[in-house]
Amino acid sequence: MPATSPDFPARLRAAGLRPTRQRVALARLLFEGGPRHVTAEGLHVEVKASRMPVSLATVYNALNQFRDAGLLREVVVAPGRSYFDTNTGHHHHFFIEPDGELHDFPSDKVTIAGLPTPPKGTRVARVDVIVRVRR
Amino acid sequence: MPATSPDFPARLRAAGLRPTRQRVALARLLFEGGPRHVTAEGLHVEVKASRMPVSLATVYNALNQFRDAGLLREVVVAPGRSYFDTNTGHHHHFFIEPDGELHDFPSDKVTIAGLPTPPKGTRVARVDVIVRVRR
DNA sequence: GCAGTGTTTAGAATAGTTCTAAACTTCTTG
DNA sequence: CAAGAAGTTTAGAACTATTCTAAACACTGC
Ligand SMILES: [Mn+2]
Ligand SMILES: [Mn+2]
Ligand SMILES: [Zn+2]
Ligand SMILES: [Zn+2]
Repeated sequence: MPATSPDFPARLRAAGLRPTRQRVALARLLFEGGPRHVTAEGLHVEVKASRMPVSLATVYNALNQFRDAGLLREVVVAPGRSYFDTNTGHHHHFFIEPDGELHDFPSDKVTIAGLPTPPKGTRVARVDVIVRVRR
Repeated sequence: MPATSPDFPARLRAAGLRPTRQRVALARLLFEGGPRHVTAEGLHVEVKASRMPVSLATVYNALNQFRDAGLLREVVVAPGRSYFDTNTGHHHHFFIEPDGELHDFPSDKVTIAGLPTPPKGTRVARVDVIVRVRR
């Protein structure tokens, strides 16, 4: 049995989203098991293989809603497609360029010193570190 | 008179590219004056306003060729569009989220300590720091 | 000048994503 | 639990950024 009961309907309701069959199916794929980085197309392929297939439009809707609700974070590392990240805490990424794979690493042990002050009239919202690696 | 003679035909030849009228016109817009971050559409609007208009396909071709030749660097910070950066040296970016504006800052004063070792079988190609700021 | 090869171009094509509006589901209230 | 209201799903059309196609054109070296 998992440490925390993954009551997806409740988690969706808590996020202000109706727990429809489609959203619950997607939440299961996303949040059951370890942290993941998915693309819309990739998640659509996965959910089509399940007992509760979901249209591509709904996959996009759900990913955008989950992101807006703070359940996901959007990561942009390469032109043409967005990744959605189930890890919403502070962390950074390795990006394996040839395969388009993303790997997390924690930010607590990373120190970024000497950043200049932000442009006038702006506040820092987030600092992203992307370590691009090749084979 | 500028410090270095901006002989664009010569610079293009040195990069292995024929100095066509279109490429010279684009190189002028890109490399004359300070460092810039352009989008394909933005550069196309600029060059259309000049005495030597250029098709959008050629703008895309030239940007990709200039990047492949090391004259430009591609920067991906937001979904949907690529920026091309005339500053090809080591540096990082502020990204002003509401307006989609990019600002450089040098990387020599920035220290990134504590990065984990890259995934097995990979080598670091580049480390990008994107400081996302809001008004 | 003349090949020969590389480049430009308009327009078609593609890929990822969002929109539309009709059908359907979930929620609330009586 | 029935009925109505409000929110959601869906197929397909639409849209945006980018690439492709193939025919006209322009650089280059002789
Ligand atoms: Mn989006
Ligand atoms: Mn590209
Ligand atoms: Zn991540
Ligand atoms: Zn830059």
